[in-house]
Amino acid sequence: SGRIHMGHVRNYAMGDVVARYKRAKGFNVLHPMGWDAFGLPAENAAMERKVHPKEWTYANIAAMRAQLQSMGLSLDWSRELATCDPDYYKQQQRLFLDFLAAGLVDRKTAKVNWDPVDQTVLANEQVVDGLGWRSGAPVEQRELTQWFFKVSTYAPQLLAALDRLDRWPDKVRLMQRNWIGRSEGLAIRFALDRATAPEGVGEIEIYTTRADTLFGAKFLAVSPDHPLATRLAKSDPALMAFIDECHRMGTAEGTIERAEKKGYDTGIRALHPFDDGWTLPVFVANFVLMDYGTGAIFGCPAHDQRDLDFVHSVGLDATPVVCPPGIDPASFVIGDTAFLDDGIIINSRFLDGMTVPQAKEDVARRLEAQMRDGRPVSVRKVNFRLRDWGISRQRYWGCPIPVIHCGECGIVPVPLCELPVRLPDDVTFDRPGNPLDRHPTWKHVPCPKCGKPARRETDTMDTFVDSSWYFVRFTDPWSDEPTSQAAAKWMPVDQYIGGIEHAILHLLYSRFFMRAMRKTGHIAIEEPFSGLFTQGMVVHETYRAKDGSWLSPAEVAITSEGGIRRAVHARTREPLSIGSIEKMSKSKRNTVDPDDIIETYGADTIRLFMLSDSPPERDVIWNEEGVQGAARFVQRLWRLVGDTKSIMGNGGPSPNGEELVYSPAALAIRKAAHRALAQVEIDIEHLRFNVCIAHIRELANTLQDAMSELDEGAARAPDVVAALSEAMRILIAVTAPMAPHLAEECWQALGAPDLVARAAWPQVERSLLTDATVTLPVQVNGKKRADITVPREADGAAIEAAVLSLDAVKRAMEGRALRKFILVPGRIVNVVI
RNA sequence: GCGGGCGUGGCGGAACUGGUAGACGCGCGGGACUCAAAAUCCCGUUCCCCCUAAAGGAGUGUCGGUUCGAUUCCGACCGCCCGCACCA
Repeated sequence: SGRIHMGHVRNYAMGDVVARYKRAKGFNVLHPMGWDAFGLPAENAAMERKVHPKEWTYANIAAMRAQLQSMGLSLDWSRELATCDPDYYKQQQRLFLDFLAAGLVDRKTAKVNWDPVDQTVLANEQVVDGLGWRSGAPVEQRELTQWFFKVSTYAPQLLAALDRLDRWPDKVRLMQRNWIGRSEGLAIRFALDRATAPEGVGEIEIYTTRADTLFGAKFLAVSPDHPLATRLAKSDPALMAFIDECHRMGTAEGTIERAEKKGYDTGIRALHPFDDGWTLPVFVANFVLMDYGTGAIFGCPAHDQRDLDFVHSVGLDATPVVCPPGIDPASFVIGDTAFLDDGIIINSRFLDGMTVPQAKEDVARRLEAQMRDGRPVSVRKVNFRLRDWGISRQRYWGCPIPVIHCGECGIVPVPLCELPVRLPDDVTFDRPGNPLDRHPTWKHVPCPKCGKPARRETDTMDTFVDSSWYFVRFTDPWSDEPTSQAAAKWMPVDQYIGGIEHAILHLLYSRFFMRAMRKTGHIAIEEPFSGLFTQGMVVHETYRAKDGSWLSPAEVAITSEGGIRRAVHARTREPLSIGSIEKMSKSKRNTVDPDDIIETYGADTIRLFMLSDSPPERDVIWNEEGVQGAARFVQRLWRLVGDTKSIMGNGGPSPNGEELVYSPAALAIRKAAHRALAQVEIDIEHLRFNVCIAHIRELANTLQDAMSELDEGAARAPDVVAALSEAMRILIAVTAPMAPHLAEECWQALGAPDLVARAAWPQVERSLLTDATVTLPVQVNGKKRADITVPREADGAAIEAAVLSLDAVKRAMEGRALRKFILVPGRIVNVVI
């Protein structure tokens, strides 16, 4: 919605921790925060407020910047960039024109769902029961010419490169793989019986991955949008009605529940490619998609569930042509379930006895060799599900598409010197439709080529275009070109953090964009994000009053009586029901405002809670008790710093450069600190922030205990003072990435120079990570019975003797003989009897 | 329907490549301080048996397998979650 919500805070906090850590480790870090915080024109918010979306967005960039800073998500090493900024759009328009020149842009006409009241194109999910999502009016089908990026030409590369994205979650890679949807098959031209076919239509080309089942064919079917169907409908009102019905069903019920399979018999007969005397009926069928394959199929009901469902409604039967292993072909019949697995080919003349792959190959070879009209009847074809990306939007918000339509010259790019094409400021939103299109003057311009009156393109780009390359622009937002040498230096992004909801669209579009920018010479990389992490959502309980209205957590008081949690209205004490835990949303009103929490607890507390409560990839349940726990830790750390100071006395340690001899107590403090430091490094590298904070708390506990055990005299011993001072600095340094404000205060209180944010990361002393002795758990037959502490270098025989003389071991052995003695050095001992 | 993932205390969760299950926190119980409360600190907190402790038994969804040893590996089942969905 434009304002920062808890989901953003979690996202940015994670990135900020990694950035601060890497920076302390000596890396140059560019940590741009997501585009959505920087003013993706927020259509809904602007619509609700009846304000100019652009104005609203700019006002909010300033507010968001202040919010970010209040949370310690400082911008000192980020670059500021608004993706709706005219300069950003200028560069984006340049990219568009370069893509256009390179043949990566397409203009296609297709049927769209059109809301006649809102005067706008609807996405499939915006159509409910055949009605427009906002207007509630019946949706119309309309032909519209729109702009597309040719993503599908990169489908093979986008698929193949997924294997190399080894720092991406498998889940996202799999989702993209399915989305791209590669399949290998045959395109087969079926000749039509001339007596039944319309004039000039000699064949239908279908696509199949199951050429092995060709002898099980019972019919051909084409999509309602297939050219043949359109042509036949012109002279057949009944077919026309059927096609209209399919369109309505397709938009309405298709998305809600699986529609019944229906077909219209065209009367045309198609000839089987292996037998001229065998003809098949041709249907127009509602379940055949125009935008996959050739928009036409052959139907084999025995081995395809859809085809089987379909033939029931038109009275055809199913002949099995693949027999499952171990079944007698003579008795194998198809009931309500199609047989989809592998088997042996039957009822298929020359294919009989082959396996499925053998039969596919045989059919492909025979049909490739069979010629008609100088072309093979069939060609092997790899098909992709991935479609081109329609970027046209008939809306005000978004980057204008920089072309001009001229009656004489056709489509003419806007000259580079005239970029950016700016959006007009004087638009109105009081009427439906595209404000750019009905603006009185904006679109009327002379043709740049011939000077005659022409028309500006009034479509704007999908805002996903804005987010497809913002991370590249961040590397040098002031460059006069879309990119500069800085992009080569910084790209690809080492670590990208975002929600799983971007698994397909945003992440795939960005991958396409890098390839397109590479082809047009703007960048030298193919993949935008070498490391990807998908973080969980921030969720919260929901509260409902008797009348069904939702209440926000701020209006609710939680009481706990006898261990049962109850919710009441904070003011009226009206009892409320506690509902399910859901993603924070405005509609359920279960949001918590980050500003309120900052006001009460401070920014570091939010950050600590967000990072510590759950593993980052899982949802985090926002609960007040947990936040209070984080707040307690903030207080405890601050007190610990105060205690350290009083024990160390004024002025702190003064080792005089002599080699200190550490007493066991001092050594224990140092060991605890360096162990925690080593752990924190591993945890941050693996983005396991919850475990990281556990290790920090453990160290704080240890130091607190150590201090309370020391008496005044011992505490003043120089070795203890030095150890404590070192340990405290380590503690604060490792806390700094998570809780930067607190850490700076503590750093200063400890008398350290400069800022912890500018300090180098402490160095782990490896020698402190191992002990001279090691405590091994002792198992008897796999059950733990005792512990034994032995020198690290002790030999096996000595350990065995020591273990067998333990009372607990003797008791557990009950006088039985030792069968085997297992020693895993440094790990465990197991006595087998 | 197809594909993927996950099941650990009252709760969020931890456990390196098979090696002490329950780190750290929340909650809860008890105590200290206080006239009192808040805050803070200390102790306890998987379950069973037991006045308590020691000792013991059970235990990572269920059942089985591999192993000296399984939350971890394998098989079957049960439950929950997510993604895609007429893709020929």
